[in-house]
Amino acid sequence: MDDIDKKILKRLQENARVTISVLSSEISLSMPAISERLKKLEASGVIKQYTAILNPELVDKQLMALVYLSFDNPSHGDSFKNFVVGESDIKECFYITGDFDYSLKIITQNTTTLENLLTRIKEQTGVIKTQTIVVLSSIIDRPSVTIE
Amino acid sequence: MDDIDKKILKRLQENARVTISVLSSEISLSMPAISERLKKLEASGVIKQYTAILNPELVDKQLMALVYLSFDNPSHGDSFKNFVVGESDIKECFYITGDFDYSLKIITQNTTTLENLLTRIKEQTGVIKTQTIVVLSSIIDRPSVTIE
DNA sequence: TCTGAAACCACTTAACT
DNA sequence: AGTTAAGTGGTTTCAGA
Repeated sequence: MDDIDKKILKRLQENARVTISVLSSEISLSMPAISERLKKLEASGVIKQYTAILNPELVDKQLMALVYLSFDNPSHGDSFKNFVVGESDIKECFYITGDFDYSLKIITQNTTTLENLLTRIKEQTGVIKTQTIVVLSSIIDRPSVTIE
Repeated sequence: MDDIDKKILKRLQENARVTISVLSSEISLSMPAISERLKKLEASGVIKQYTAILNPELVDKQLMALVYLSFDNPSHGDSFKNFVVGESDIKECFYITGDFDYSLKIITQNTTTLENLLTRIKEQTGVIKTQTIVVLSSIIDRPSVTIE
């Protein structure tokens, strides 16, 4: 991956719908050259996905919460993974160091939907401790990996 | 926003580079109709951004950490905001309920770059307490808001 | 707000450096 | 790995419903 690839990636991060012709004129490389590089970046897995970031307030998901939880023993990892994959309001699930085993980021409609989701989480086999933090406001929220 | 708009949004979330002609045939609506709806969704702010999600391992950012911190009093919010905006390895910054004031999600190269960033964080005026959790593995990591 | 046709522009292919 | 040029296909505009 050279500087031209990085320019392409940076521009796609800013706007994933930028056209090849715009990239071509900005980077001063022909369209077929840009197109080939892009195909390679996609095929090699450097670009995992192109996605649209939506405004939470306009799609009725106004409550963000962070949930930490511990298991009585490590053997429940697989069934817990299946559970979180199926819960679309769980946006992040990390296996972490420290007092808890997992951290979850939840984006949901309101306190009622959060309560229902927390109930389902606590029903998972092996869960022995949870802690819930409500997010009051989001100062920044950027895509995970960025090219500078 | 009706069901057709939701289909468009859902498809753009899965793949932000999907063409209008593909949307047109999938949704059974003419290309000009799709194009107009898309322009309205962009102009009204429902779609905040189109972005490319990159593979962290392939762009040399292999360490994720969660940092929690407290201030001695609430007056340092503005300068802290300026600081986090300028730190590109800080991907999320939330003002939260609970023992700490802010939570940060950091994605960086290695323990050395994490250490340097933590030093800069602790140098911010008013910071009195921090706690750092290292992420061992990511079970799921989805874009924040999704249409189902 | 939608459709269909035409004009315009972007993308891909192919031949070649 | 790159270019140019031709051909293909996607997007926008516009007239009309």
